[in-house]
Amino acid sequence: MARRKDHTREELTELAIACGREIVIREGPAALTARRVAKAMGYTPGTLYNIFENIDALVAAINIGSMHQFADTLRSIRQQQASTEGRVRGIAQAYLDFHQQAPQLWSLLFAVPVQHESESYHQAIHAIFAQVTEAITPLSSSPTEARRKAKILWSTLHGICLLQQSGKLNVGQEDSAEELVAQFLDQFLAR
Amino acid sequence: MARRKDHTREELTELAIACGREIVIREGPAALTARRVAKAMGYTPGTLYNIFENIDALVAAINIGSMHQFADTLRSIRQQQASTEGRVRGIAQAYLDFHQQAPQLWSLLFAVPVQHESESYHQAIHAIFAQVTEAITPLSSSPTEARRKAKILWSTLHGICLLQQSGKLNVGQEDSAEELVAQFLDQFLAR
DNA sequence: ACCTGAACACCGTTCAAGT
DNA sequence: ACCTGAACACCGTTCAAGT
Repeated sequence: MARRKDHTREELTELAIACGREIVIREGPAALTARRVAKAMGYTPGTLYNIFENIDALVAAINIGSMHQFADTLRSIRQQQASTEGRVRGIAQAYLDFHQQAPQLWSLLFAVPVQHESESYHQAIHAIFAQVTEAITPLSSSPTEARRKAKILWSTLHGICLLQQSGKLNVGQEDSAEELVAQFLDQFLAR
Repeated sequence: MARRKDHTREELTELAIACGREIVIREGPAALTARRVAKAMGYTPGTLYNIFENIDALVAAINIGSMHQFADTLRSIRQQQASTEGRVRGIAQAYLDFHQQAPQLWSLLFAVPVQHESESYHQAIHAIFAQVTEAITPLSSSPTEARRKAKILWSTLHGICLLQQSGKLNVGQEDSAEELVAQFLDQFLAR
């Protein structure tokens, strides 16, 4: 059992996020309970409520971390890909990679209804969305169209991964997420 | 408190589904607990477990009802719309209508991870998907392309409603689901 | 045979009491 | 000031006991 002052408030926050992340990665979003996180931290549940308003605030904090990581990936894509098509395909592939490599974190971020919408949460979304919109701008005739195209691309990626994961798309023959995204992009990128 | 033999097994099943539906409509998916459903039925939780293997089986039963209802809507669209474009736009609008008119039932069906995948569950999905694929077939050069286009359309509708509902799309200026779907369809239906 | 109701092992969250 | 640990009001699920 951890003694008081073993950790500063900031250290406790990071510890909670790190322990929560590990639980989600290993056992999925359903296993992320206040009691389990507290136990993994070496504290009691009450301590967690000194740091976070409720369990949804911890979920949000973990998700913000995932979004920052994804935003970094998008930044490196912008640097590596010179063409518009390369950038958009790179973004789509990065999304699929995130879904495939960290399906539990992806589920926590995208497949679990959000309850705690903080300011930094919206900022993290915006940091991602701004880059998607920027990549798509050359394909669009107006900022409004670019914004909408970005939302459409995002929704489609999202929907494909979600239906794929929940098995709701296993109708008729199977199609991989990659195949579906590729076919979607062929039309989406056509001008 | 209900007496034994007040209801047949079939009546209990229907009663449970009807009570569960009402709870979801009025208070959302999170309020759908075995204890609350049993109470609304006038029985104790144990009785529910005579009928359903677990709470996810009840969720599945409610969702199968929603899917049958949606499949009926699709059938009437096929009869009312003669053109391919009219049918596809009709399907998209029906999806948006379902999301808008019964957001809680929509969430239970599409936004909550599925646990209990029975045979009749997959049949209900297939009944919907077959009609979407059929509507899209004239736009496709092969059955494979039609199936994939159907999955893409479905994913996009799904993603737009989901991100809309969770507020993850409220980035920059707002775009209604209708606007986004309309823009998506303009390109999707183009030849 | 059907249903109850108590029990078990969990939840999220709060807060008086300790150090 | 920080943390504990008990408490409250819930969960899903099981099952011996009643009718």
